[in-house]
Formats: sequence, C-alpha cells, structure tokens
Amino acid sequence: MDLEAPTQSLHQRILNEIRDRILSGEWPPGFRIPFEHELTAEYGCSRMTVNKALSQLAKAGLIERRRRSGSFVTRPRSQAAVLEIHDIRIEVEALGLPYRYELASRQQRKATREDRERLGASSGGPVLQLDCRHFAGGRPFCFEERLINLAAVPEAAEETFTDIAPGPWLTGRVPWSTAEHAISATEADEVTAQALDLEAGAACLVIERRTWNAERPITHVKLVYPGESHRLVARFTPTEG
Amino acid sequence: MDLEAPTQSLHQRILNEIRDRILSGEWPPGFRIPFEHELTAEYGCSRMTVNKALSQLAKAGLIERRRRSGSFVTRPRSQAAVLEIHDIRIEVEALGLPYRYELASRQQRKATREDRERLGASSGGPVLQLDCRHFAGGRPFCFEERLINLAAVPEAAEETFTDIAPGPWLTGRVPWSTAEHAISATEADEVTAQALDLEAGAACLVIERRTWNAERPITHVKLVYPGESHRLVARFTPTEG
DNA sequence: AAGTGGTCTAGACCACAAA
DNA sequence: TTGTGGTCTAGACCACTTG
Repeated sequence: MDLEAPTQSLHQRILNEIRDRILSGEWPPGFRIPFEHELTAEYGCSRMTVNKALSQLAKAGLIERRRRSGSFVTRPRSQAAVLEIHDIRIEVEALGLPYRYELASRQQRKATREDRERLGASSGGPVLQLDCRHFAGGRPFCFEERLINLAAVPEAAEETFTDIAPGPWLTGRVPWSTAEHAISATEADEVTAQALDLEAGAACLVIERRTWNAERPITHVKLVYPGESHRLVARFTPTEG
Repeated sequence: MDLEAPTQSLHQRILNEIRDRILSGEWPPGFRIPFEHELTAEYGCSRMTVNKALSQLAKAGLIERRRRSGSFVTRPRSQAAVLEIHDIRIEVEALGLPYRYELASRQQRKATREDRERLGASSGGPVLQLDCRHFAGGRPFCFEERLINLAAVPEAAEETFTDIAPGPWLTGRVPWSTAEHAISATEADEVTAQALDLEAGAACLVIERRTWNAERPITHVKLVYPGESHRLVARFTPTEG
C-alpha cells in the first residue's frame, strides 16, 4: 500500500498527514494541532520544514495560527462546486444564437474611492471604465459594467474595445490567481432596463466578479442578465487529489 | 503614498516587485526572470528568501520554473471557479444573526411526472415533499422547497424534519457523487412573497440543486432568497495541494 | 559536465500575545 | 515574562535537464 513512497518532499508529507487528520475529523475544528517544535521532534526534521507545511495549511484556510497560542483547526468548509463561467460569446453561441457585442461607453479616470472598493484595491491609480452590451439573436442578453486597474494592465489604455469585449481581451493576456464571485438578484433600474430592453423593476440576475493576481487587483465586472431568461448552471463531482 | 511600508517581509517585497514587473508587461510571457542567485545578490539576502517568493509566484501560476533553465513568465490560463455553497445555518450564523428553522409542510406521495423531472429520475416511486423556511434574526432568509427520493433514502420517511432541516440531515447521512446547480433570478409569486415577507414581484435569487449518487437521484431542492439581501459569494484560488 | 531549482539544516533574532 | 509563530541566514546535498 504505502510502501510506494518514491519521492515526496517531507514538508509535503507533513502537510498531507495533517490535512488528512483534519478532513477525517480526527482533529476537529478548534483542535490545537501540535506545536512546531513538537512536529519537529516527531518528524525528526528542522523547524523550517514543519513551518513550510503549516504555513501552507494556514494559507489554504485549514488552520489558523496564533502567536503564543499555537495553531488551530478552522471550521470545515461545506460543499464546493465547480462553477465554470464561460465567455459570454460562447454562452450565446451554445444557445445556437448569433452573437453581437457593442461598446456603449468608455472612460478613463483616476480611481475614485468607489472604484477602489469595486476593485478591492487599497491604493488609487488610473482605471478604465467600460459599459457594454452583449446580444443574442438581436436581443440584449447581458449588460456589462467593467472596471480595469490600469496600474496592473497598462496595455488596456491602448485598446479601444470596440471590436473585442473586455472579458476575452483580458483572459487572453492577463493571468489571474484569485477570483471572487458574488451572485445576487436585483430589480432592474432605469438604465439597466433600457439597456436590456426590459421594464423597470424586472428581476435580473447579477454576477459580480473581482479578479486578483498575487494580491494585486486586476478587474471588477458586473454582469446583469434578464432574470427569467438566464440560468447559470454548474455541475460538479467531488474530487480529491 | 508608498512611504508607509512599516513592516513588510522581504520575501513578500520581492514577490510584489516581480509580480508588478510581470503584470505591467515589463516582463512579458516567456521572459526569463533572473536566477535565484542573481536575485540573492540584488536583494542582498539568502537564497531561501528569494526561493520563498519565487515558489509562491510559481504556485500562483505567474511563473514556471524549470531546472537548469530558470524561471519563466507564463501565459495566461482560462477560467474556472469554485463556488462554495454553505449550509444555510452556517450562512446565517456567519452573518452574526440567530438562526431558526421552520417546517411549513410535509407531504409523502408517489412521484408525479413533475416530480420525476425535478429529480432527474426516469422511474417513479415514493417521494417526500418538504416546504420550509429559514430565518435570520427573526426575518425570513430563505424559502426551501425540497423533494427527496424515498427509494434512495428510505430513512427519510421516518424523520419528521421538525427539528432538523432536510439539508443537514441529508448531508449527514447520504453520500453524493454528483450535483448540479442552476442559479437564476425571478420575480416572487404570491406564495413565495408571503413566505419571505416580500411584495409580489420582488426580485429573488433562486438556487436549484439536484444531487445524485452513482446515477441515482437523491434530492432536488429549490432555495429562494430575497434578491437584494442575499449574495452568493464564491472565492477561488487555483492552488494545488 | 555543469548549472539550475528543490529541499533541508541548525541555528538566530524579533514581534506578538497570553500568563 | 514566557513561549509561540514569522522571518531570515549561510551553508549543504540532490535531482533534473540541458549543452
């Protein structure tokens, strides 16, 4: 069974063993896991090696570390689903409808306080605001409000975005390491209603997404879909590696 | 400004500076970043410190490391996100509000054609329909319409569900292998509006989830949240463990 | 064969929070 | 005051890959 341990780094092995004890419930939430110096003794290695494993576990959110107190198992995460959010063009074409994109407005400015909040940025800098619409079969399918952090993506200032939507333009050239989605429902205000050819007050599905790379804000986008006509479908199978 | 850098660890500073060079385009995809020993000289630190920064950048996907060759800026990747859907009690408690659960109706019957569609089942059999409400701080937080396939979960017939919500009851005893989520927005009909203490027509966020185990339908649930008050937040980091 | 990154050591000093 | 984690050093050996 476990005789085949060809090559696994020690800190990875320590990480795996602790992670398994946590996920199996052997070390429940709130449990204080052994101190670094205890693990050092248990594994017969230096403190750096143990520290590397524990630091990664803390970053993954499985444990919480407190000076002077030790490291504690955090509350377990519940269901996790893999939600693939496709490019809107692909969404539309998957419905068998012709796709069209239209830029409604483009504005470059120094980040306001509100912009910084949208981006999740601490410091200000130049930003690019884009409003655009995506059509499916001649009818409005999605209204997009996009904010791009020009400090992180300066080339965006040179792009007109009249022929390519900001989404595919960004994914084609900027990597990201973290994304946060917020999904909610709202009633269409007048601007949105007009953009989507709806009556004011109609239910809309709102998807907001923030993207970072290595803790640096890249972009914030708010996508508004007519509520009844759009379903966001996610299918997943729990995997473990 | 940037004068306020009271305490930032050196490896974090190295990480930030390299990340910024990459994101700004100064170091484009394919660019070979300086070797560890060069950065060691540049920052006047030990190799471990440089290595910590570079390892994290590699884990974040910003660079790729190859022995003997060096480290290279990677090309951007495509998108896929992990959506965490919490147990409702945990959702509520995370808001710091007292949680309460209430069963509104319970009905056992032979599956109708509509039931089979909801479950994604081909054959009929006994099902259990549960309508319930979840409260946060005394106010309706979520209206749940649940259908359980009794052929797959016969013990559910013995459970009253007056003291425990179907969600946690199921997750505590029935494993699942596949789930499908559909998220949409809708206007509250009269029943929903009354259940959630809203005006008819108010925007609501709807989450529908089907669960199977080894291709056997387990349950279907429709969760309706007041749209403005609820946000479904998902945070994703493409790491590897 | 040579040079890179991957890993690890056996120390060290410091910041921080609990006792 | 004490003990924890956070960080860093100045080495070291090894695996891998390219020249």
